[in-house]
Amino acid sequence: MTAATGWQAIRDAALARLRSGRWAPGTLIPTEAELAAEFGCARATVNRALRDLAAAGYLDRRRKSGTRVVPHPVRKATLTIPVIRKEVEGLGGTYAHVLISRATAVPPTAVRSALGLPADRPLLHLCTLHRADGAAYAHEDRWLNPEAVPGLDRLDLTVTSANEWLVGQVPYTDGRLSLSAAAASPEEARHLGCAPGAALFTVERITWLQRRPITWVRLSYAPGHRLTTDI
Amino acid sequence: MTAATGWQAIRDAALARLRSGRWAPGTLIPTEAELAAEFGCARATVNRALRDLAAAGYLDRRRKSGTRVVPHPVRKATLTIPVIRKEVEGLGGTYAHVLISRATAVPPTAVRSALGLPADRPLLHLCTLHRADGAAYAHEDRWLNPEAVPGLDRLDLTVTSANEWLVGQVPYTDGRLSLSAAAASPEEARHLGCAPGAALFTVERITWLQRRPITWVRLSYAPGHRLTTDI
DNA sequence: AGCGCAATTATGTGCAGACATAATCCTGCT
DNA sequence: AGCAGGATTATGTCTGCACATAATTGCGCT
Repeated sequence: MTAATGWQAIRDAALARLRSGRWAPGTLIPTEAELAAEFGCARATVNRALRDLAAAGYLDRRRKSGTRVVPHPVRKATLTIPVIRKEVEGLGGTYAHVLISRATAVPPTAVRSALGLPADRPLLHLCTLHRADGAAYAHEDRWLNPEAVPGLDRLDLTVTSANEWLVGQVPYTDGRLSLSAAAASPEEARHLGCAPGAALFTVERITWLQRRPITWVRLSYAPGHRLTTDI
Repeated sequence: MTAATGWQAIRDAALARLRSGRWAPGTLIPTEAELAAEFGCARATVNRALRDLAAAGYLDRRRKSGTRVVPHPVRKATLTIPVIRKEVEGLGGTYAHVLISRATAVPPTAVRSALGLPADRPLLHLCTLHRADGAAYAHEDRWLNPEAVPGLDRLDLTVTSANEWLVGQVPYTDGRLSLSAAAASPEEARHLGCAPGAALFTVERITWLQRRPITWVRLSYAPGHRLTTDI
C-alpha cells in the first residue's frame, strides 16, 4: 500500500498516525529531531515531510512551540478549468456539443467592466450547448476578445468547441473564477430542458494574458450538478 | 514591495518574470544551475523556489526535460469550513444567529446513508438562521451525532451557534464537501426572505472523526451569494 | 532507415552542519 | 506580584556535496 520511500515514506507514516488517532487533533507531535532519530534519517528529511503535511493543512508548525495537529484541517480543492469533453468522458458519457449562436456585438456592461474594456469594443459572442449521452449537460455563454486570440477566424467552432480550443491553444497568466447559483433564463431553460427559473449551478470565469482580456465565460450546468471534494 | 529574502525572493522574481511575459507560457525556463549562478545561491535554493511555483500550478517540472511554464495554470482554491460569524464580520457586517428549531429525530435516508449510520439511529436536528446586518445571510440545516459530540447537552445553542462551537471544539479527521445549486424550500424561503424555488447556492458538508460520523450540514446562502477565487 | 543501448542531462532527494528566527521559559530585579 | 531581558528551544533556511532517477540524445550496429 505505502510503496513510498524517502521523505514521502515519513509523510505517509505521519499521516497514518494522524488518521489512526495516535496523534490526536490539537496535540503536539514529537520534534523533528526525535522523529529523525526514530526514522533514522536527517532532520531535513523529517522537515520536508512535515512541511508537506503542514502545507496540506494537517499540521500547524511554529518555531519553538513545535508541531501541532490541526483540529479542523482546511484542505484545498483544485478548481480546474475543465475541458468539458474530458469531464463528460471521465464520467463515462459520450460527449457532443452544439454551437447555438455566433455573433459579433458589444457586450453587456457587466461583462465589459469585468474584463476592463472600453465601452464600445465589440467582442465575439458564442453560445454553446454541451451534451452528455445526448442529454444537456451545460450551457456555455462566452464573450471572446478577437484581438487576443489569433487564428480564431480560421476555426470551425461546430467541430471543436471554443472551450476545448482555448484550453489547448491559448495561454493565460491571470484569471478569476466565481461560483454561484442562478435562476435559469428562458434560453438556458430551453436548451437545458428545465423550467425557466430553475436553480442552476453556474461557474463564471475571466482570463487575461498579460493584462489583455481573453474571454469571459459562464457555464450553467443542468439541474442536479454537484462539485464534490474531500476536505 | 517584495521584502522577501532567501528562496522566497527567488520565487517572487520568477513569478514576476512569468507575469511580465519574460518567461512565456509553454516555454522552457533556465535550468536550476543557471538560475543559481544568476542569483548567487545554491541550486537547492532555486530548487525550493521552483518547486513551490510548480506546486502552485505555475510550472511543470520534469527530469532531464527541464522546467516549462504551464499554459493554463490550474490553481487551488481553499475551501474552508468557515465560522460564519467570522465570514460575516470579515465582510464588515454585524453578525447574529437565531436557533429556529431543535429536535431529536431519525434523519432522512439521504443523510443517514451519507453518514453511514444504521437505519433507526436518532440524531439531533438543528435549524439555524445566520444574519448579517439584520438581513438573512444563510440558512443552516444540521444533523448531529450526539454520541460523537460530548458536552453537547450542556451547550446553550441560542448563544453560541453549533457551527462555531463545532469548529472551535470538535475535531475531525475526514470530511467531504459538496457545492451545488438548489431551489429554496418553503421553509428556507420564509427564513431567507426569498420566493420558494429561488436559486440558492448550497454547501453540504459531512465530517467524521476516526470513522465516527460527527455531523451533516447544509448551508443555503441567501440569493446572490458568490464564491470567488483567483486562479 | 530502424533499432537498441549507452551517455548525457536536468531535476529529485539525501546528508551533515551551520546559522537565523521566533517564541517560550525562566531568572533576577524592582 | 509584575516586569524586563536573557537563555533556551524548535522550526526555518542555506550551503556544498553526493548520488538517484527519469527522460532525452545520440551513437553504433544491423
